[in-house]
Amino acid sequence: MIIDGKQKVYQINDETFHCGVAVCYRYIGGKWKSVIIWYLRMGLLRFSEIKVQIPDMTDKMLSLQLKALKEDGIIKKTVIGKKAPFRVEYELTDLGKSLVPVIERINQWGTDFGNEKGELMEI
Amino acid sequence: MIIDGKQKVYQINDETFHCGVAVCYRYIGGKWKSVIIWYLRMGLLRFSEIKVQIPDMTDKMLSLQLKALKEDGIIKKTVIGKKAPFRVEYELTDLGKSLVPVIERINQWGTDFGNEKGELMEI
DNA sequence: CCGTATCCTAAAAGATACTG
DNA sequence: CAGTATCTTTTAGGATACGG
Repeated sequence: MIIDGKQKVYQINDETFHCGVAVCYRYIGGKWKSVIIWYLRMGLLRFSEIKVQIPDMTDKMLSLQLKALKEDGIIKKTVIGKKAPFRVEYELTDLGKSLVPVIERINQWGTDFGNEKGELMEI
Repeated sequence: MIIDGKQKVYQINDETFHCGVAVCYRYIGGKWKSVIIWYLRMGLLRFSEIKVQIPDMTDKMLSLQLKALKEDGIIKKTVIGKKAPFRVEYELTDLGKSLVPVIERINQWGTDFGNEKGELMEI
């Protein structure tokens, strides 16, 4: 970003970003992260419950993305039980909740566009 | 997306999306698109002017992304002059302008986060 | 049930050189 | 000035199998 003719950047944990958009992309970019946060906005969900909501994501991708979101402090993971089968619950942290209005706006644009240029179909 | 126990999707130009978030990601996903739209929000910019704003993007990436944004109807391109050197101007279409509030929200989160967890530095 | 491990492909992105 | 061409690297994502 250029302010008064000077190039400025955000420095966060050894990473450099040229504008706020790039910062946000770092945390919710990629095909799945924002969708996962979107489904967690109403509250706690189990691994399998997220899977039901996003059927075209593989177990591996869900697992990877959940791990990344946890490392970034966006979600909190709770494992219930001592032996398999486990019950594993995910929920948004305060940081994660701060992203909900952002993703709500993203979803709004997408549904508006989908309703105007496409159609909603049952499968 | 699941509505009344039924799986529903958006169908837009032979592409299928499971929720509005995925639709929006299709149009502004990736590392550069939303940043480019962000810098075009104030009005028309030349190719070289965008480059100045986003110095860590190569010519090739800028060229590719501008082409994709044009094909999606998000920006409009105008070439001025008959011979090189050309003056090429880019500006948002109405569809592109509809994305500005979305990306403003994204930028807002990023700058808030950057100011809280990182710092703004001159380079 | 909730993952991880392995292997693989495809897509995104980068480096460099070149051109109308 | 505003790109394209070519080549390479990196990252994202997918398929399948397996394990506590």
